[in-house]
Amino acid sequence: MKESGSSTSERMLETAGRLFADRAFDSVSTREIAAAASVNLSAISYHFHNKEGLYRAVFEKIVRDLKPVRVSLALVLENQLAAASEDRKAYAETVTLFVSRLVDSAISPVTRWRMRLIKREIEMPTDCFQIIMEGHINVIHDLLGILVSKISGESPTSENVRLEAMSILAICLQYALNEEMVKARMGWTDIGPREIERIKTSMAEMVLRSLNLGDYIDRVRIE
Amino acid sequence: MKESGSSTSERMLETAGRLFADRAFDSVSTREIAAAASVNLSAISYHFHNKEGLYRAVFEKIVRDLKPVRVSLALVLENQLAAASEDRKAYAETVTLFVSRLVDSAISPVTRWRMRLIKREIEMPTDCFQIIMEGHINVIHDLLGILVSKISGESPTSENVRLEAMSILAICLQYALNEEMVKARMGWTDIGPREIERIKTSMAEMVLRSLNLGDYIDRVRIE
DNA sequence: AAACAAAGTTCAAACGATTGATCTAGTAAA
DNA sequence: TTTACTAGATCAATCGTTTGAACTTTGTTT
Repeated sequence: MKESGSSTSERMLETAGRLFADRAFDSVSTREIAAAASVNLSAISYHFHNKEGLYRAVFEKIVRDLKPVRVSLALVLENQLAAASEDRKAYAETVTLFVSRLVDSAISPVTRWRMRLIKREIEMPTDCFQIIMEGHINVIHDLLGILVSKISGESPTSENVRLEAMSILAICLQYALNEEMVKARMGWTDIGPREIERIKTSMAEMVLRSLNLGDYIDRVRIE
Repeated sequence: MKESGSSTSERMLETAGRLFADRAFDSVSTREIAAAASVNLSAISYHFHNKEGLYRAVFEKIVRDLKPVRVSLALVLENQLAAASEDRKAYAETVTLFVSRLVDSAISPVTRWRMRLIKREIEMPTDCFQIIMEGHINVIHDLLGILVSKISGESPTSENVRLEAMSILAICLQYALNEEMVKARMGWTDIGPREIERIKTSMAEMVLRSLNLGDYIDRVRIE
């Protein structure tokens, strides 16, 4: 059941990525990947030398695929920097938008398996750790650092700012990864558009308060 | 090289636990476990029926081992509930202590591998997901929910409170898991006592602010 | 257009190594 | 005698990888 319009190697990268996102490297066999991608077993060695090469290629493709996310976040920040530096309301809006986009990138069905794979690499690093850090995480963490530093007045390179930026990153990405726990503890059977909206609202409010911008929370919640 | 004073099965649980915390289930072979624990291969089937049984036993032991953590956190909360309900400073101190203990349980060398294993089960659930949720996570999440609800005034069962509690849980536990990222982004070569103290301080401040208790942060940092 | 060779790609089959599990036989302590 | 193991061999299954043949596409020559 080959998808039309996608080459063999592209199909392999997509299929292997999804499988690697669900289970560990060693738990996914080359035969399973080949079968799922409707590809011959030898195609792996032909296109990517071996299984590790395929795994690495998956991450290189993820970095390319997520470029729009990085650009989108960078643009949010750029708009902010153009605004008046003492306008705290503008900061609050920027933070809200930044968090919303970040959560989206983690939880949206389009990018979720990619983020799961990234988080796995961060928690149990292999050779691909460096690829994903240099290609994606560093950028986002730096952007968050700039955002936090503008509000707190501290240097973007200070330990404090970097720690806070990392924590914000962590809570925004957690929902893509702790899906089962979220469902279990929230009593949700599925994480659909409604739940995503709830998560984004809660995240944004929490981050705003943690940045002493709690006064600018506009409560759009209907209760 | 058998440790004295520990039975065969206890030694197997400890050794297997550490190995499973470092690598995925399928990536750790029964032979490697046996060798690392200085135990015969047959001991696995003898004591735990099979590899999965050993894995399950590891989690059951973790739940037992972490009981002091649950008790400690529950006691922190109990002391708070005895205080006056309008005393926000007391709340702030309770939150600070709670966060400190929670981070400790995640990052301390004694419990770190256990928390890594727990987090893995949450992100990639197997049959042991239920064991660890019912035995440990549910308790902590409920305690956090009570704490948050007392401050915000909302019901402990409200979606809002539960989401906030989950986020606090996530940021407190992240450092045990994203160790490599933390080191890479903070420029730390190791996460020692100094770094742990920095993390705890930053976490506590952030959580306090996110709960609108930012005024009660006592800055003990030396800069 | 047709013929053809080279390159690119896919195929079924097989390789040796390792896996989890099982088995029998034997040891040591309670 | 029972319990708690160890030692070592063996099992079928599965693993990642390789092989060589077959098929497709492409570019060049008739």
